[in-house]
Formats: sequence, structure tokens, C-alpha cells
Amino acid sequence: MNLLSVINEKVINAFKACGFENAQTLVRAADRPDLADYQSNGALALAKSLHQNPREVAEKVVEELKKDDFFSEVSVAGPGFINMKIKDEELTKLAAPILTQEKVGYERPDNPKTIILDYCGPNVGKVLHVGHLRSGNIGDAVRRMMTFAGDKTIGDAHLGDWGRPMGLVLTELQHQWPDMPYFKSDYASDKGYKLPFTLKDVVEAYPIASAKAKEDEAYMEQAKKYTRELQEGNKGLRDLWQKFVDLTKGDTQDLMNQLNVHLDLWWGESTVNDRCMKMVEHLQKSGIAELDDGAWIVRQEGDTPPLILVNSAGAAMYAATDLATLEARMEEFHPDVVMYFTDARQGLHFSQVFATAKKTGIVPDEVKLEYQPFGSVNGADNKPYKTRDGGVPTLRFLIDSAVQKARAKMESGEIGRDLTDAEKDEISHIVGVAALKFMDLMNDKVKNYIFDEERMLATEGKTGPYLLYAMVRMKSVLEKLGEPKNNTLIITNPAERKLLLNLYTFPENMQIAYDNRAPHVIADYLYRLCQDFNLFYHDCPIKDADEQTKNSRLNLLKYTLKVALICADMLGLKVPNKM
RNA sequence: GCGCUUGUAGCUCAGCUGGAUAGAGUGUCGCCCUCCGAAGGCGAAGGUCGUGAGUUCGAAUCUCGCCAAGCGCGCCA
Repeated sequence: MNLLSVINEKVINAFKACGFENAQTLVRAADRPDLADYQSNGALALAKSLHQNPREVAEKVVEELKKDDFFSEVSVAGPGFINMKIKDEELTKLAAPILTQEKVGYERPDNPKTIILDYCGPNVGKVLHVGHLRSGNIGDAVRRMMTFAGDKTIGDAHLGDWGRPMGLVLTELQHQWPDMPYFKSDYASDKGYKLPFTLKDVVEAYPIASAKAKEDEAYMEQAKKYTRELQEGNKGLRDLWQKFVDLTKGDTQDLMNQLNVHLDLWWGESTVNDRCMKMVEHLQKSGIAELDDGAWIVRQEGDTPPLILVNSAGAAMYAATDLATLEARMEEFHPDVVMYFTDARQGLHFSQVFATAKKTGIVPDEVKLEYQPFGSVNGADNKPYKTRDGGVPTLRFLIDSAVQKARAKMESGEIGRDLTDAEKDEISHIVGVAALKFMDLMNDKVKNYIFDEERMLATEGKTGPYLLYAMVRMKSVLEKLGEPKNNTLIITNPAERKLLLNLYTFPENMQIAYDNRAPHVIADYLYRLCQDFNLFYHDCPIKDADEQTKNSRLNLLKYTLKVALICADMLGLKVPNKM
């Protein structure tokens, strides 16, 4: 049960009582809060299909609704809106049955699904950068939303750990550390061997290697050879490869932990290596793949260019790995939906892969494949964000910088004076990361946004720190003044009413966010909730109020905190107890 | 050339499965701490919704054309 469904039921019955059997009620929170709490646009839609005057239809329904003393006022406005105001007593009466529910009134309209979400996408040999922030952040937020809604979710990092880049890294590492045991013909084990290189060396090795390979043919041949031998299972290369894959994984894990981004699965391209070859062979034999200019391709419908499965050098392309990964996911998890969170430039690739997956039967018809593109992060010049020296900012740099600035803010302000150093460290990390994450999640994901560190860390305006501050206040007041004694609610002030009404709209907002895979809808809702709370806090003193009012306000506060924390959690924001 | 995405207040963005007076934030200007956390609150000013047509009782929203920006188009991922 939630407020929308309660009102909707009443409006449906009113329409029926007027002889309109299957009317769409189109009930929602009012666009004009000055005129109504909820509105129904059903009369407009109905009148259109019946070729009647919408106002007349609305008048009839309003007469019916007026009989219900749930409403304090029901009226027709404009071309045929039905405006409804709810009695304060009814509003407060519903608080306990709705707002104490675990999901505060959210009820999903369909059956739970199994959903695989492909996000983060780290590549071995490359540093995580601002793009991984978006992929991880958005993908994880959507995963959290779906988990809340009751779906079984699987977040997969989809590690880029295979192919030519691995051969290049192996080659360059050998050049720099030729004495490593892995390359010896009699290699058996590296037990007790201490690695001479670090993650830093690995990520530096890749660009060096690909530059060398372009100029030096022998070097390229070596890389190709290692790529092939790695795939064939050469033990030394396999062991060395595992070492630097683990370094990358560890680093990614650390960064994702810092961002509070959760991953369930670390399947890499290597995971599907064997399967990939078999799949390609099958497509070749079945005639779906055809040879063209030495490459194996799958033709697409219309003007869509063909998908390249295997290049003319015989190497599987990433479309092939993606298809093999899909095949593996189907077998292992039988998902209803698979979604990909990658930047907006890969649209063509995924439309080819999806079409091919369906055409070949790798993915059954009933399984939905969703491409969820996101825009780029731009600098003040509206071009992809760069650091001052012109480089691509690494994810670690972005996090460190945000945390450091949050800390500086704490030191310079008058706040947090009573915090210990350890507390300051912990809290500035939470605040800095929240600033970064919220800036990334607050806008529609397909759009580019402009990275502005000053603004994202500001405490005024629509920012992470503003939200955290509001929630910290809620916690703090509740802790100081204690739990309410019973769950009776009364309305004595417009700010209380506004806040309460807003709490009731959580289910609707949740549904919109879910349907559109849109964390920014939750972000926006949470922001409005915090605004309403701040007004309530300002206008409605609790401590010195009479017993009944105090109790009621504590209840309202408790409910607000509960909903706010649910939203914050869906966005992957941690909320400290003080700041 | 074909395709994808975007264009809303000075700036950053909501609203886009058709509905009322297009909303926030920021910036600008003014106001509010003897009071549970002022990292807060209140108010004012600010818009030909890129543009032109069409559909409709009604369009920021749907359709088409045009303009502008970004991106993608077989052997990288």
C-alpha cells in the first residue's frame, strides 16, 4: 500500500460510479502544490476517446469523489484536471501503515527478474580513469536500485585481461626484467620468487610496448607470439600474466571499495577464451559468419556495417569475446536482462553484438539486452576533462583530490572542531567521495557533464555534502532527543505537511527511476527530501514543543531519515554520524 | 555520405510515455543565529524551451525539415 494506490483506488471507483468502466485515472502528485496534493488527468484522456467535454466528465467524477471524506477538497480546474486535497488526519493516519514498511510503500508491478549488469570494465595494463568512475558508479547505482526493487542482480566487472595487449605487456616486462624465471624454457614454478615490478610498471609497460611494436617489427612478432602462447596455456607466461592481472584486480578492487561500488563477479575476457573459439567455429560452420577480406564477419541488416568476429590475422575481436561472454552468462545465470554500462561511443558495437546474439540464438528472444550509454565528463571548456598538464585524470587522482579538498574544507571551517584526526580522515573521505559520486549521478546519465570540483564540494546547492549534512543533522537530532514514544502524527505546520507528502511519493519516484534505469531520479528525489527536511527543521522546533507535537515531529524525522538513507544507499553514498 | 547523442534562465541542470503560471541549483541583490548542527533557512530579479512547419481542444514533450555541438562508421577495446 502507498498513498498513490489509495487515491488511485478511490478515483477508479469514482470513475466507475459515473459509468466510466476502464478509464485511465492518471493520478499523480500535483504539479501545482499550491492548488492540490494530488491530481487526476483521467477525465482529459477519457473525454478525448469518448469525444465528450472533459470538464463535464471531470465534474461528474468530482461529485462522486466529494462523497469521500478522505478529501478536504475536490475540484475541477483548467481544461479538466481533478484536483484533490487530502485531510490532514487522513494523511497522518496513513503514516504508520505506509512509512514503517520496509520498502516504504514501494510495490513492484511485475515479477522479480535476474539481471546481469556489466560495469566498471577495468583493463589490465591500463589505469582506471574518469570513464570508469561513470561506469562503476552508474552501473552500481542501478544494481542497487534493482536489488531494492527485489531483483536478483549480478554486477560483473568484465575485466579486459586478454588479447594482444597482454602479449605486449609480457614482451615489455621481459625487456625490462629479462632475468625473470617465467621466460625460461625449463620454468616450472615461481614459488618463493619475488616480483621485481609493481602495478605502476605494468601500466607504464603497455603504452611503451604499443609504441615500440608500431616501429619495431621483431618486437611486434614477439608480442604476437606471446599472445598466442598465453592463449595456448604456456605455464610461465600464464603465471606471469596471473601476477599482473592480480595487481590490476587489486588496484581496481581498492578504488571500487573507496567508491563504495560493489561487484559480484570478476569474469574477464580470459574466462571465455576456450568458449570463444568454439563459438566462432560454430558460426563459421553454420554459415552465419562469412569470410571477407581475410576476416570473419557477420553481416547485419540494413545499413549497419558488419560485425567483425575474427580479424585477418586470426585473432578474435572484442565482438567475439562479448558474444562468448553472453553465451557463458546465459548458461551460468539464465538472466532475464543483461545491461551494459559503457560510454556513449559504443552504440554501434552493441547494436551489432545484440543483433548477432539474437540471430544466432546465443541469447534467447525473451532475454532483454540493454545498452545503457553514458556521456563524457568534460572540463570547463566542454571538452573531455583533462588534468592541468593535459593528461587524462586517473580515478585515483580524482578520489584523492576530492578527499583532500574535503579535508581542507573541514580544517578551514568552523565545523568538525571536536573531531579527532582519525575521525576527520574518515569523514573527509566519505564527504569527498560523496561529492564526486553525487555529481556523477545527479544528471541524466546519457548527457555529458562538466566537472567542477569547487562546486561538487560546495555545501550549498545540489551537492553530495549538502545531502550528507542534512542526513547527519537528522541522525544527530534523533540521537539527542530520543526515539518517539508512539507513532502518532499530527500536522501543525505547512513544513510538516510538505515533508510528509514528499515522503509518500517515494514509491512513484522509485518506479520511474527503475523503469528508466535512472539514478538521477533518485538523486533528485533525495535532494528535494533534504530540502523539505531543512525547511521542517528550521520551522519546526522539536525539543521545546509540547509532548504531542514533539513526539509527532520525532516520528516525521525518523521516517524522513529512513527514506533518505534508502535513497542514499541506492546511490552508493555512505552517511557519517557527524561531519 | 550514413548513423547515434545533445541543444531549456548569465552558468550548471530537472521536466521530454502530450496538459494548468516551464522548475531547481549557482551567480547577483536583500533578509534570518539568546533557538535541537548557519556545511542551514527565507525572499527578489532572471526564460521567443536551437529554429521552422505539422498533428492536437492543448506541444519544452509527438512527427518532419533545417541549424549548432559532440561522437561513431570492418580488422583497437
